[in-house]
Amino acid sequence: MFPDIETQLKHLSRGVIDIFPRDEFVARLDAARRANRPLRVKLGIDPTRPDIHLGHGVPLNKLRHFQEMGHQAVLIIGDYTGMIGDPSGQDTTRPQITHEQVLENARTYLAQVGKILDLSRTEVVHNGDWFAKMSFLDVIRLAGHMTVARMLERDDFRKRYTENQPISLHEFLYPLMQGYDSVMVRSDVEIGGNDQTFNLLVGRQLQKDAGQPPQAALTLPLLVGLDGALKMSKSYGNYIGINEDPWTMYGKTMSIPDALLRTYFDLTSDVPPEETERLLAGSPMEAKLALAFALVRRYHGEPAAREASDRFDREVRKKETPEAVPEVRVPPEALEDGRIWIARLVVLCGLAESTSQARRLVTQGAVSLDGEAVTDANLNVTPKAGALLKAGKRKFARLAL
RNA sequence: GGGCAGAUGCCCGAGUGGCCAAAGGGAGCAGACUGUAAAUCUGCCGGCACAGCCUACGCAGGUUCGAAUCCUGCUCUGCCCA
Repeated sequence: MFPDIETQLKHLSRGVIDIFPRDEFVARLDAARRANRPLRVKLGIDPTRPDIHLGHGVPLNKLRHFQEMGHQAVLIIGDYTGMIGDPSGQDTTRPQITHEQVLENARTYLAQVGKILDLSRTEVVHNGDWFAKMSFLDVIRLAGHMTVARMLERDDFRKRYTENQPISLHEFLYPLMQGYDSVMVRSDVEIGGNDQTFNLLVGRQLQKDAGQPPQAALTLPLLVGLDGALKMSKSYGNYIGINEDPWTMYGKTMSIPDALLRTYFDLTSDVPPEETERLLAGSPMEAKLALAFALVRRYHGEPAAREASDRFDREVRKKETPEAVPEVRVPPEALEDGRIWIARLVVLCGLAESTSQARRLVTQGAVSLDGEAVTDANLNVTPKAGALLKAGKRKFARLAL
C-alpha cells in the first residue's frame, strides 16, 4: 500500500529544513508501512486573515506530499489559537481578533486549501472543540507543563524581553495550545514553518507527558517573497495570493528573482523533482515560464494557465499591444477647442493618479499617443476616436469620443 | 498616581530656528539594457495648466520677519517608579 521508505523519504523531505528527530521519523514511516497503518500528519492553520498566499501554501503543499504517500492528513483549524495569534517570529504582540472573525476566515480558507489538499481525504478539526470545554483549572494544569526559563530561551521572546518590549502572558500560552492540539489528535508527525520549531517541540513534550509516543517534527523554510529578501507576507506586499486572477499570478511569478526558482519549485509547485531538475539545468527564463504555468494550472486550471502564458508571450515578450485595451470616453466638456492637455488625458484614462505623475511620465518619455511619442508635458493634443494612448510598457487605453 | 522618552512623507529613518517638499534606505514608477514583469545601470518618486503657487513633519494654539525644529495645552505609544 505504501511506497518503499526510500521513495517516501525522498518525496517527503523535499525542501525540508529539519526533521526532529530524523531517525524517529524514519522508524515511524517504517512501522506504518509494516502495519499498513497511515501516519497521522498534523498541520495547524490559524485563520487570522481572509486570504492565503503561496507562503501559507508551503506546509499545505508538504501535507499534500504526505497524502500522496498514502498518509492521513489532519488539518487543524485554529479557531482558538487564532484569537491569540502565534507569537513565533513576531517582535510585537499581535492584535487579538474575535472568534466570529476567525470562523468567517476559516470558511474562505478551506475553499482555498482545497486547491492544494485533497479535502475528501483530510480530517478537518477545530481546536475550539476541545479548548472551549476546558476549565480554568485545566488551563492551569496545562500551563504547569512549561517553565518561564524555557519560554525565554526562544529567540523571539528573549529578544523582546531584553529589549524591554512587552510580552503578554497569553502569548506564552500559544505554544502550549499548539502542543496540546498534537495530544488531542494523537499526531505522529507535525509540519510547520521553521519559526515554529519551538511550538512543534512543545507538542512532543506534552505528548510524552500524556503517555503518547511523541510526534516527529518537520520544519519548512519560510517562503521568501517577490522582493527576494523578506518572507512572503501581505503586509510587505511581496506575495502571490492563491485567489489572485491567473494573469496577475502568472505575472507575479515571472517577477520573482532567478535565485528563488529552486525554492519555489520545491516549496510551492506540484512539479515533480526530476522535472524540476531538468528545468533548472536549462535557461532560467524557460524554467520561470514553466513555474508560472504550473502555479496557475494548480489554482485556476490548465486552460487559464495556457491563456496567461499566451498572453505573456504576446504582450510582454513580443511587446504587442494587448487586444483587451480598456476603452475610455473623452467627454466633450474635457475638451477646449477640441484639444486636451496631455497630462489630463493620461489621468482621465486612468494611466496615472495625478497630473503631476502624468507630467513625470511624459518627461520620462513613457507616453505615446497612437504610436507617436509625446515628450512635451505642456502639449495639448486632439484626441481621435480609436487612438491608442500608452504610458509605460504595461498601461494602455483606447480613446473614444 | 508620579517620572522619563517618543510621534517626520507609502514604510523605515535623519533633521533641532532660515540653505527643508525635508538626508539616507526600502517599496513603487519610468528609461536603457536583456534571457522574463529576473539581474544591472540611470532618472523620478505630495498636489496644482508646474521656471510659480498651495498643502505637509501627531492635534490645537502661541513666540518669531521666519518653525519639522522654541513655548503651552491635548491625544496616542513605550519605558521606569508606585
